[in-house]
Amino acid sequence: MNIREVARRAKVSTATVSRTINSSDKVTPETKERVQRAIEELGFYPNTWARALGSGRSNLYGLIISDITNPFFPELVKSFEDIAVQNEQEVLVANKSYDPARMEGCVRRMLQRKVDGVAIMTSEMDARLITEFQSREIPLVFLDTGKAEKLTSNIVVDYAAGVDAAVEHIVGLGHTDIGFISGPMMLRSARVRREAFIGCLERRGIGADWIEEGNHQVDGGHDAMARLLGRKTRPTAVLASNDMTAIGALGAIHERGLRVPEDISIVGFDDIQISAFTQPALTTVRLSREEIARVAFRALYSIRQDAGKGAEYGVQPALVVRRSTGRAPRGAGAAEREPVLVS
Amino acid sequence: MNIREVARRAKVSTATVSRTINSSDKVTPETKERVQRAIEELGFYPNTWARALGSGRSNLYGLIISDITNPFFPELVKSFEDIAVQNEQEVLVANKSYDPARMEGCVRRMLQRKVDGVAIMTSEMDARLITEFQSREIPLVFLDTGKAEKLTSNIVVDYAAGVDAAVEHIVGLGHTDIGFISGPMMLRSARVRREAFIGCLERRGIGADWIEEGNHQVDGGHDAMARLLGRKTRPTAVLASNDMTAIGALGAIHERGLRVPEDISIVGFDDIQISAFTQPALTTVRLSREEIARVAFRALYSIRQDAGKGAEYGVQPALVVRRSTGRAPRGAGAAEREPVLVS
DNA sequence: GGGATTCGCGTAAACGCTTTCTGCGAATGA
DNA sequence: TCATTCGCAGAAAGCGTTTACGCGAATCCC
Repeated sequence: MNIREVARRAKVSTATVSRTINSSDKVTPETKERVQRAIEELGFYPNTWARALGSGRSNLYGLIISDITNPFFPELVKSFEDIAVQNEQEVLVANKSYDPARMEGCVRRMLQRKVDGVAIMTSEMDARLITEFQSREIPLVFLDTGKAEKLTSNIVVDYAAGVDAAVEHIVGLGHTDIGFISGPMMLRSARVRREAFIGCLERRGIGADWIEEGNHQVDGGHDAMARLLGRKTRPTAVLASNDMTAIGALGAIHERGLRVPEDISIVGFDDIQISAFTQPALTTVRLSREEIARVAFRALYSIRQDAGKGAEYGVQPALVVRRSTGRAPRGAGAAEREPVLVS
Repeated sequence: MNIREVARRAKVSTATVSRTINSSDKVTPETKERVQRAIEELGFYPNTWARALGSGRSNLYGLIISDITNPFFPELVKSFEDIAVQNEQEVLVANKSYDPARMEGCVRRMLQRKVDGVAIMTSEMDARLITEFQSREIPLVFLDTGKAEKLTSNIVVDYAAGVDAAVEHIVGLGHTDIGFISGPMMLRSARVRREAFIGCLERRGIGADWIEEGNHQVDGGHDAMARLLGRKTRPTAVLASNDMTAIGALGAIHERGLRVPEDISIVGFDDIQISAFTQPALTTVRLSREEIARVAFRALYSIRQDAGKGAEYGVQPALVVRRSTGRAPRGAGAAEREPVLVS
């Protein structure tokens, strides 16, 4: 079953069949219709590889993510795929699982498949591998870890604004003893969020006295929170670098017999699906996967159009208030000042 | 950059280069070494499409799942990919998102790419689409929804054993008023779990009086549990058809001001990652994604070997006891009988 | 030592499509 | 009426591999 059989059946040449498949305008409606019918009757599917080989275009985009096991990413993958499919493109997903060695293989596979562009949605990536793409003139888009230049665009997430909204909310509830559980400091994105937090408190004249490092996963959040609770003094509110961390923190707090938000308020970051269903539901800063995916795809797409010119795109996070945040407890340092704030 | 340039540089024919790439034994170590060097020096990657086109083999496996947003699946995808990559194969993932219309496109894409086999890890699938695969002699493996025949294998999950272990555990804790939140009844897998539950209780002479239908997602579990709690009498323990459902149920219980496990015990099914970190940590029946992926891949792989002969494989779930289950509360119907059971 | 066999490698024909080039008939203009 | 243009469709040359086939040299067996 190939294009030749279709051609024979429609009594045209293979070229004409190809042209109708690719909806070229150089074919009369009648012929087109005849070919369409032949295709239907034979149940013909064009062979993707032969197409790519012949045309030099793959209609394939690469998507590199850190760890498909973190719920943030499947949602991103899903959105990205949806958009790609709508545009008749395919997606090759590579999850490097925080393992630089695997990365090598992922990149190689993408190169072998001659992807038309790659969305690199992971924070750290070997510069050498990036060069591999660039030297082959493959468009790239980064998530907050790159710069707009020839053939590469960058999506910058306004973490500062997100963190600021969270702190604003917390402070508005009367908290002044505010902690932070960061991601792994080896990750740039984690460092950025941490800096944003510190800067945010400084601007308000609050000291950043309770900072612990997590690993952006549940266990790390749990352990970091446990360390925070083990200190002589403890914060009345804690921001986490992502929701997984916040969920871990929730667990550690409950284990100590404390209540959220009565004793401690918790704020996450990302707004993964599960966050709406934790006990209590998590107040968090939403980072829309759908939006990121859309922007990333558009970025890749338009690099081709604009003769390789890259651009910078912005994405704004938004605070989602649920049940894990409440007024600062009385008796805590914050409580003393509360009447002043309210009046 | 293609095989010809490599051939020229190594002063051999393209056939020899191809042979060394495919590690054929029909080439002397010296020549092989010379070719390898040329490949290194040129940084040559063979073009996947041309290979597939030339050989007729794609080294590509399809993986069809219901909904990548359910944490059960990303873990499955990840395992499957890992195994595939280890065997130098690729994976094309299609998530149909419970939407039969999208399914069509997924299947089409797989056919166009001439996948070497497809793992269908979703419960319901249009028979016509399956025929599409079969008529093209593509090996298939189902997850508990098919039968072993020519070119197709089936993985059967012993749901009955899993549910039985859960019920055993619950009954051992003195519960006799046991409820169940099923998945959507239009899904075969959901029906199977439900039947297993009912059969299980019958064998013990317990009535299955509290059954509600969920949708295998958190909101469905929440609503179903709310309905259960709204009845005149309520169970002291509830099994859920999957963990997402159980998590939703947990939320509904807390909203009513009841405690888990003091007032109601909850058991999930699947053991997704997050279940270890809910409040309280979920007692559940583990269904190993890693094992399913491994078996599925092996099944697909061996269909090729064994001249298209399909087989049946078994997977055993295992109970994981955490904190969401405890002794039946006194005062409940169960409590009356408890001393009898204990003595 | 001569014919049969094996071995290593090159030649060239697929594989299924795209795309450029070319040709042909019809429409248009003078 | 003939020359020119134009739109449509066919012929054929790729695209980068794999692989059947074949050839010469080396090896083997009696």
